[in-house]
Amino acid sequence: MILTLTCDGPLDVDKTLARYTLWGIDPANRIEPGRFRRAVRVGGRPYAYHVEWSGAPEATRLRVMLGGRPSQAVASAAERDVRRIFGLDADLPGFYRMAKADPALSGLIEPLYGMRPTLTPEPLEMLVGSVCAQQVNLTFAVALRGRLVRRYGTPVASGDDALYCFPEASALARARTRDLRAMQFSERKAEYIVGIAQAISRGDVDLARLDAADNDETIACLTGFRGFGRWTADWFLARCLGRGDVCPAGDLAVRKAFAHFYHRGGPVTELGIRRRARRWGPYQNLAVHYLLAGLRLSTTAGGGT
DNA sequence: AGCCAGGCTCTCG
DNA sequence: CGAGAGCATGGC
Repeated sequence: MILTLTCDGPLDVDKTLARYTLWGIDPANRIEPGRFRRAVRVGGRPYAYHVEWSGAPEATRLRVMLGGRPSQAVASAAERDVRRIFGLDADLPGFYRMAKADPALSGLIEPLYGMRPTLTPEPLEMLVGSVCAQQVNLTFAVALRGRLVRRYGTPVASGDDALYCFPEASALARARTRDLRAMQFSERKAEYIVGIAQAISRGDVDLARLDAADNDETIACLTGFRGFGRWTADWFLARCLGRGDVCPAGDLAVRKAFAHFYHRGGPVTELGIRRRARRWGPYQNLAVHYLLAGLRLSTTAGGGT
């Protein structure tokens, strides 16, 4: 079965998916030349799918390939997955109209044209990834997450290009701290991950319901768990729930990007960042992603203005 | 070798 | 409360 998906405004798939390759391999999100592979879990069972794309950035078309005769539930789960991974519901045209008036963002529209923030479809996947990324470099963070996925996830294809479904909460809830330590998780990270997984398994929290909660309620809910602070909650809102009006102002890279683009490399404060971002209204999330990607452009291509 | 890495908790004033 | 120390771990 093949689903065809499109979106309003441009989509540059390579720029959008770059996040999945920049710091290493993610066994739950496979990037290959011209192809993206992942699996959705429906009724506890994983279903692999892959996505191919064609057309110019202004009119990109995605084809979602599902093996066999998938049920309606599987098909709609896969579609929801892909819409989020490829950021199909982001309002790029609106963002670009706003960005034209901004001294830094205006210069990023052309080099990053069609880049959409990719959303992590599964709440637990997002939170575990964030804990991995707390206070360590992202290459190490991605390696940690990959080991966890291979150990506790569900394999759906083997070989060099093995694909895994991200672990269920119940599997992580049973994880031994000792085993996580052997995978180079710190004691803290291990506690945080097993802790939230146990809370989910016990039914103390239903992350799916945060979809219907407002930003402040979501922050309050997440920061109620040990190991989950404002930074983690902000990124959860931005990269899992896809909220536009969010700026993870405490993030180290965000601070660097604001310093680079708005303060000539000078010092910035979290409050100052939030004040500027607030003016972007529903486009804060997009703006932050463009500034982060823009910073990578200027540091890897060498030399800014 | 030593500092840094897309934080968080805990403890003190 | 708000600031500050302590924390663990790998990369460069």
